[in-house]
Amino acid sequence: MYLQIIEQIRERVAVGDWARDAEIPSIRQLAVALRVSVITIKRAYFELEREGVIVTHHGKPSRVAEVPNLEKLRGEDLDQHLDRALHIGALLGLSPDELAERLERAAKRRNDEEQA
Amino acid sequence: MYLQIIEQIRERVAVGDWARDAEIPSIRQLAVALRVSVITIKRAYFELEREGVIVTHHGKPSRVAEVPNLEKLRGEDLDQHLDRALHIGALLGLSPDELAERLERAAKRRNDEEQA
Amino acid sequence: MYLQIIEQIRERVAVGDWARDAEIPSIRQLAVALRVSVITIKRAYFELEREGVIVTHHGKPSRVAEVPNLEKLRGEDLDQHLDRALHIGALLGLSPDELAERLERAAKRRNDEEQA
Amino acid sequence: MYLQIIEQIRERVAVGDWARDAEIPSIRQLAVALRVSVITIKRAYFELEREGVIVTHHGKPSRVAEVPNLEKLRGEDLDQHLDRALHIGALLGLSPDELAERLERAAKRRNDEEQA
DNA sequence: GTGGTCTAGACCACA
DNA sequence: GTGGTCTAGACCACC
Repeated sequence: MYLQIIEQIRERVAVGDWARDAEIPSIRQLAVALRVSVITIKRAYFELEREGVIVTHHGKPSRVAEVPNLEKLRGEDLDQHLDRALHIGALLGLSPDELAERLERAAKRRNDEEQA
Repeated sequence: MYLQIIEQIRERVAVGDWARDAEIPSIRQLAVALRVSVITIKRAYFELEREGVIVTHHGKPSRVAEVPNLEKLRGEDLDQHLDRALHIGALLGLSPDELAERLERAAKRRNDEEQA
Repeated sequence: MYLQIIEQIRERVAVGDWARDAEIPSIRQLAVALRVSVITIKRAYFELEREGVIVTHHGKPSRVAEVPNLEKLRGEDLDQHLDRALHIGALLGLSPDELAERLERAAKRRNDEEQA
Repeated sequence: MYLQIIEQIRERVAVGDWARDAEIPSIRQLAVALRVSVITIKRAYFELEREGVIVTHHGKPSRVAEVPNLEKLRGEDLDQHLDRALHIGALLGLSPDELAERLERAAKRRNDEEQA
């Protein structure tokens, strides 16, 4: 339950959706947006603070931690995506080379989009 | 054990042995055939449903999901992960080569784990 | 997994967030937004179409069903919220009268906000 | 059976018998004390964790969640549901009285189910 | 020591 | 008949 929420928030921070030191939604806002109980979000924020990903202060809005292990977090997130890609690649019977090639094509696509 | 069963079923669906939208053996039938507990098959079916490979409906027999082009969907899923990996890689300032290398290392890690 | 997504979409339609006959996010958009696999969303949309909540056409964007059992859907959703309220009320040891009073206060609050 | 256990634990926490952030019996201890399987207690603890009542951490002993004012959070959760009920009620064109009546009927339904 | 997972079978709910 | 849930105990992983 709250593990999924933690996962999502961690991803957003890693991906840069939520920049460091930026304010993040209040517990109540998130609860409404995700349509889950306030208690569940509270639990997730508590864990994320333990991990050093976010900081909370009484009364003041929660923020993404100033100098957290962002690099490390991103590295883990990156490896997770690569790992899942490998998993699906295996399901599709792709060879490592084919996968690497697919990665290259994806990179090219991104480049083209940025140019446009 | 249930992982092996999942693998086998995935294979049968991929190969076309079990056609799309076709009924598949009930959990009890399979349990008897494979000489394992009903629960073990149930666990496998549950995972396969999460993956979108099969569909269960309570009183009715389970079926292979009739998603058109399961492979195509998986391909999109794969590209999604690669794309996010590229995004995070960019944030970390990794060059395409470094990312490819990281993918290789991840693949090696997976291989080692399977061997163990 | 996809059950939660179905639940959320049903709620959004019931609540009027997504109006009838309005276009709804594409499978891929939702997959990215919710950070889940494309396959999972596909499965959810499939079920929702079976329920008559949404309609999908090849190539064209999916839409909220024209004249679905919206009334019925809303009724069920309403009762679900009331039921959960009763559940939590019981946990808090509130009497039925106290709960009814709390409902009244909430109604008053809504009214005041609308006036403002 | 595990529902009864959940109920009992909730009661103990609510009453203050088990203080916030205090360690609680291990699943094995409780299993022996209540003469049920470890699994049954595990199931109960799992549900209680989902609700935000307790916290588990793998190798470490489980604790009562140190959420400040669990009651307050529950109250907010309750008001959230009432608010949504009001929203949908408005969409359905229900008068406040009709909504209150519907709440009463829902309460009656719950009561009947408990009796059964 | 702790909690977590896997396999198991009996019983229940739905069709 | 079907799939779904509950209780069970052995074994594993973490601390």
